[in-house]
Amino acid sequence: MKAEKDITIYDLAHELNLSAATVSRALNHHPTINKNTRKKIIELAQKRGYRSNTFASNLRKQHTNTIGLILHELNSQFMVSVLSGIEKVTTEANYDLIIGHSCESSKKEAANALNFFNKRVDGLIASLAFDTENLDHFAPYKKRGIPVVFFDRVFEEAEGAKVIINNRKAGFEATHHLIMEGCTKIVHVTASLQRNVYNERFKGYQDALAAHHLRYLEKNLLITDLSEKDCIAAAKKILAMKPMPDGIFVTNDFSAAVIMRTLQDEGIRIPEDIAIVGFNNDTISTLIQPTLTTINYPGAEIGEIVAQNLIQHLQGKSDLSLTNTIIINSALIIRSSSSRKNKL
Amino acid sequence: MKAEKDITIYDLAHELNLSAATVSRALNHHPTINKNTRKKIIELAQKRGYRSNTFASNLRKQHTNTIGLILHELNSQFMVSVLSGIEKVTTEANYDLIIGHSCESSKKEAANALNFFNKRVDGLIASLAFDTENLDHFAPYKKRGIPVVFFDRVFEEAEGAKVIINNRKAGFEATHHLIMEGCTKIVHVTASLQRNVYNERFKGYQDALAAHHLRYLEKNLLITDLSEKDCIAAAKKILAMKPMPDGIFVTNDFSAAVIMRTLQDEGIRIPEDIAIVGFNNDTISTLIQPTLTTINYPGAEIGEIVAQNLIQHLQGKSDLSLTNTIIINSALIIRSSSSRKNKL
DNA sequence: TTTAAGGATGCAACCGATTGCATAAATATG
DNA sequence: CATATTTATGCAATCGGTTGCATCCTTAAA
Repeated sequence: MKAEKDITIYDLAHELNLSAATVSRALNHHPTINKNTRKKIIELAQKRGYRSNTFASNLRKQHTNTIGLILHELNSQFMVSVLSGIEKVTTEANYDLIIGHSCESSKKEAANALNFFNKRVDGLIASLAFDTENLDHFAPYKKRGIPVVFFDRVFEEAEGAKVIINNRKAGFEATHHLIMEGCTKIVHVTASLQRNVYNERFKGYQDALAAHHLRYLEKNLLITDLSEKDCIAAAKKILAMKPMPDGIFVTNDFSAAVIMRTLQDEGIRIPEDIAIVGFNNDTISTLIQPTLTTINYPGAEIGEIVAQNLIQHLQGKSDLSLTNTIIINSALIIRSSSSRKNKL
Repeated sequence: MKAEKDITIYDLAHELNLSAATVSRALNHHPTINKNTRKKIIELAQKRGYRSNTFASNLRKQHTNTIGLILHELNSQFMVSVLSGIEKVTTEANYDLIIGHSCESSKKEAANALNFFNKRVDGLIASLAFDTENLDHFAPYKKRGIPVVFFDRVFEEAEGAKVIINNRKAGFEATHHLIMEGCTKIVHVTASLQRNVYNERFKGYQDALAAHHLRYLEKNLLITDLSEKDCIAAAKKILAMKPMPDGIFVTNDFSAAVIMRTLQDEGIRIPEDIAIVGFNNDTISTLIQPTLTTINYPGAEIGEIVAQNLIQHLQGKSDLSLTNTIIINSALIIRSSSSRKNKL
């Protein structure tokens, strides 16, 4: 409660019989300031516990050294690793990060975008919410020339920078793997095909079926909202199918785990009766029994690349990258939930 | 790249033949402004895409409407729910949240604290890192009268606001439950006893043993750093014990899951051979087989209470709470990993 | 010795919103 | 009609750091 007053460059200047301008320059390591003067100033600043007033500085400099990040959720390992990848890079480059949470709602996403815009972030990173149907709420950024980079959930057709994996290829590999393990009746459990990631994975699934001359059946596509409840419902549907499927490709590990548990509770053996492949390589995938075959979605790497590109652009070191789509490698990790070659 | 210039209250004022002061007041719903004038101003602001300059405003108002949050990790469901609880309350109260990630390092924690201090957050919320040994890096806050609220990992002796659960009681309940299920050789796997949460849980463990006239054996206490590697090592140690324990109380669900998997891989049956109780009630606890008995640690609720208290204090609505320790209820959730009464 | 070229520092005008005080206009009161 | 009161608005200082330009002081070159 002792409301000690903040000390300013004017206080320092006064105490040293210098001008505020000199103090400011010294503190910013401006080259024209005499070494000794600078040393004296910095020492006094330290001693007096001086802290620069960011607002005054930002107000004058017209930029904030802050990057906004809009995430649709934080509940997956993947998102957390993206976050830490971004954080690592931004921290190193001395940028601050403010995080907004759209909770899968495009309304909240828009609110966050507006909020960050008003806060005058220097750049924005975003992964779209479940139900986002257009990029209108990012228009102000474009208008004012503030760079925006999307990752994971993006509009592939829209212009602008994106960092993604080849979801179609990943979907193909997952499905192809199931087929190679002898599955012929493969269900795909995923989320709204409006979202690029799910749509592409679905296409990959179809590609693989086609490549092996298996017919794609519409009833084998189950759309969920990724909630536990919906996944349990999907599992029940699978149980009721006749003939029962022998393989499932699920669009994330959590959902796969829920489905696997539900099936196991009904006496289904994994992978003997049904083989399962997930997506993301979340921690959970090695903790459940059997361990889950999945696609490694390298979150940290994606986060780092996204942040690096944005920052390089901000620092004027590159410009091109902002019009590009960067595709990161992903890979299939084979574990027990799908390895049934020697068990059949 | 079209660097459209930002428009300011001066622009609006000029266009309407008013003063900037009037525009500012209108935009802030100051009561002395005429309704019609206000309406005109607000409409024009909308039309011109005016956005308030936060720096200028903060600079003048000397507060930021921003709350800093320092988390030691984001990898547990618990932390994520705390975060969303805090976010919910702060958003409602129109405060912004900036998040710092100490990654369990007291150095980073101090860096974050300093950074937020320089950013002039109005208040701070923190859960301490693994190796934090004192609160020196929070001293500047105290000195300037900026409120700090701790939760989860705290120094119980230190003064200041804290929101915690009764870890000792929870530890007691977990252990008591194992004893009631017939366990007599109970191992406790936890982390550094320097941290209050682990220390208290350990005390609860000892209390329960004592209450049932079981001797506490030092070799039954296994300290890990909560990493997967360390947990596997702990499991191996348990396997090597003679006689083998028949119950394990683990200080978090992830660690419990890793230990359970490791034991199962060696042919141990859970709960028949060894019963396990975790802590936190993370999502994972219902996805592994058998489902994990655990302590429900109500993250969202804790987050909300922490944020509410801080904000009430900031708004001058309460003062007392900042010297108080608030204890939230937790409860044992019994699932399969420990239910062996009818199986023995 | 004079002049040019740096080097180091200060002056003062910003950046844009806020707010205490003054003022003007409108209305009410005596 | 004069005065008091309320209502609405403007003036101008302020928040604290930054930066283009001017100035003064050295030191080097001519």
